[in-house]
Amino acid sequence: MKKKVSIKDIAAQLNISITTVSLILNGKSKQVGLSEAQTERVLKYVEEIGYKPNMLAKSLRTGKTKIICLLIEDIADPFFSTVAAHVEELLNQHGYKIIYGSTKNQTAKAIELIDLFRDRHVDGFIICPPEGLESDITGLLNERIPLVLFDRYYKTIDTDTVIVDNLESACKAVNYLIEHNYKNIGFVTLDSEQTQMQDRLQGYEKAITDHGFTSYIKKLSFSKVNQTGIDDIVQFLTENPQIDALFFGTNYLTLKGIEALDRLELSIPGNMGVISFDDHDVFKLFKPGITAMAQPISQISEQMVNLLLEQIDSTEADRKRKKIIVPAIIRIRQSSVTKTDN
Amino acid sequence: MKKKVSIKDIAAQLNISITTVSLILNGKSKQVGLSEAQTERVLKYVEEIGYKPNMLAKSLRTGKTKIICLLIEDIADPFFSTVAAHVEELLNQHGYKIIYGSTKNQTAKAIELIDLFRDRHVDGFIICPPEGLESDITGLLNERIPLVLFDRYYKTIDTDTVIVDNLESACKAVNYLIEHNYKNIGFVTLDSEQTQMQDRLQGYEKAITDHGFTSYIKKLSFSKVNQTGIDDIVQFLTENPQIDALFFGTNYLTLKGIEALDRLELSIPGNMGVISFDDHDVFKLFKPGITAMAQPISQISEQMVNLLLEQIDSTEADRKRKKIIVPAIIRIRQSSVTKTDN
DNA sequence: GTGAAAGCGCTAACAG
DNA sequence: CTGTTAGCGCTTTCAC
Repeated sequence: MKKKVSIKDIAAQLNISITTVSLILNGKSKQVGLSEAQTERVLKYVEEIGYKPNMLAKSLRTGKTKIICLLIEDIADPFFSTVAAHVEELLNQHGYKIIYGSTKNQTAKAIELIDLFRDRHVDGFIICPPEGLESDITGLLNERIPLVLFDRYYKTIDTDTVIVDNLESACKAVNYLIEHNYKNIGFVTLDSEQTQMQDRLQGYEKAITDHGFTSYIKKLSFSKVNQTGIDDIVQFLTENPQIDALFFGTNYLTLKGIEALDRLELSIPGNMGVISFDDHDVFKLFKPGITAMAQPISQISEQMVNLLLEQIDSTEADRKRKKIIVPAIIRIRQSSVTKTDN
Repeated sequence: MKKKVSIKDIAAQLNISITTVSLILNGKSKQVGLSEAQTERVLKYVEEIGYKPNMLAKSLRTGKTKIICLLIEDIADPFFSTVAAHVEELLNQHGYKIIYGSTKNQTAKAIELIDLFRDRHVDGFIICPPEGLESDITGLLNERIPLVLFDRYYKTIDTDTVIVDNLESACKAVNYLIEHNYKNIGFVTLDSEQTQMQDRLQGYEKAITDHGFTSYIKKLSFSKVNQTGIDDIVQFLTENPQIDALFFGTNYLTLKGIEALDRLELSIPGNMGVISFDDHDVFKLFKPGITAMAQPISQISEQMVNLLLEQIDSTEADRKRKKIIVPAIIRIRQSSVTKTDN
């Protein structure tokens, strides 16, 4: 168990001051005008003994940790874990590490996590916020902690935000079904006040209204999707047998829907056209493949990282906050082929 | 932007010493014999102003960070992200946060991450190690840093380890196919020296040999699975048209395999029986459902966390290292139903 | 019972 | 150009 060497040991060993070592280690030797020889010598020695600075001490002193907190709904969800993978990759390139937390979309859990990571002095937050976090987000903003929201946002707070054009995309998805001869299109979504779900709902309603169709909406409770989701959808379809296509508000709802259709022995797309908001790795492997409005994850991740780094690097006190809306992409598969009238 | 209050401010405000505050905050007032009244007063004030200790300073002083590093192959992989979710949940209950890194199964990346997190003084590591990390792992061991390996291990190093019984499970899976009348069973795996893949291979070979069958083995390069995996499997099947069932070494290989079978227009299980090592959320939604040897993730996670906490809490210098092997579970679906001879 | 003071390892004024 | 020094916020020994 080799003892940890500190900057002090190095200074002692080399018969120079701590400052000199610190300066050289931080690449300020040029800037301050230290001699080449000295710099070389220190760097060489440091390399030799494999010295690693104590990040804790550094952070305590500088107030910077080079850690970013990514707060998502659930790391086991493919959308979020893919976002996490992208963000990690991008931030690594800039010398940041990421620490993440799963909120399970619960306000209390999210608050706890934000507090915790703020206490740990993370240099910034990327947050997919559950409902009711307005005051905590405002708190972070007031403390001038770099912050980006994504997937959804608060209409009442001005934050840097990255989202997809939920309304447009939902509308397009439903229009796609309509163009392919589906006439009674149901929307399975969450009972949620969050902007992304509200916008998707509005997109659905717009498309339906534009064509003078009837809307069929089923809102599931987020926390109960895993318990009763399938039953709820089965019931919805049983009560509305005229429905000939379903648009799902998220990919996990689509998965539940597929199970529900299985149970009802309804075939896709023969008995029921299907489009999912959010793609999923495996939708292309289903038979039939499931058509999806895909969120361009790499684009979203890039934008978030850019906004965050911009804030970190920004010196101006009143940098204008930016909202970035990226377009979703429709991935057409067989679950939404033209309906043949019978 | 409210200024951060420190223990010093509290002491000043209350006209007592820093020590007293610190002692009380750490619950040592009883132990040291501080007056009830004093204790109450401080606790109340601290609560009132919402004081939060600076974890960095605390960590610098104590050497403990209450952070555990979880090193996995890829956070976007459903197996690993589910492990991450479980481990996070369990460690949270013990006051630990987790910071993770994706190694992409690359030695260099893993070494870099280990160094990085060690520099950040994490209190322990849970690692799914890529090949060639022996010396780094030994380094951690020598520094007495708590450490658990999972999914695979090094035969040459004595570490706490949690794995599934890869050999037995693979053997069982293949036997299941054999019992259901499949006679020419191919094994699609990775070209990897890692223990888990070696053991699965041996399990396959044992089952095949036991029945005097012929083995058909296709090893794909891990790094090229996403590029050429499908083509490779297509070629394998084209070259060995007698194969009537496939056993896949991991769930993502299974996904590639399904695409390959699609492309060859071979139906499951009519033309090809299928079993996957590792389950996947969506295997039950495929038509037909894909039979899988599932790793019991919650059990694995629990065991890992237990072993890690044991090490953290252990005082004895030479605690015996433990290897835990949990049984995998076969989830039978339609992809492996009895083959009807024709 | 409570407080003063040292020090964890590092950075950055400030001096010389 | 280089060294001295004062903290960052906290824990903990030792003294009163």
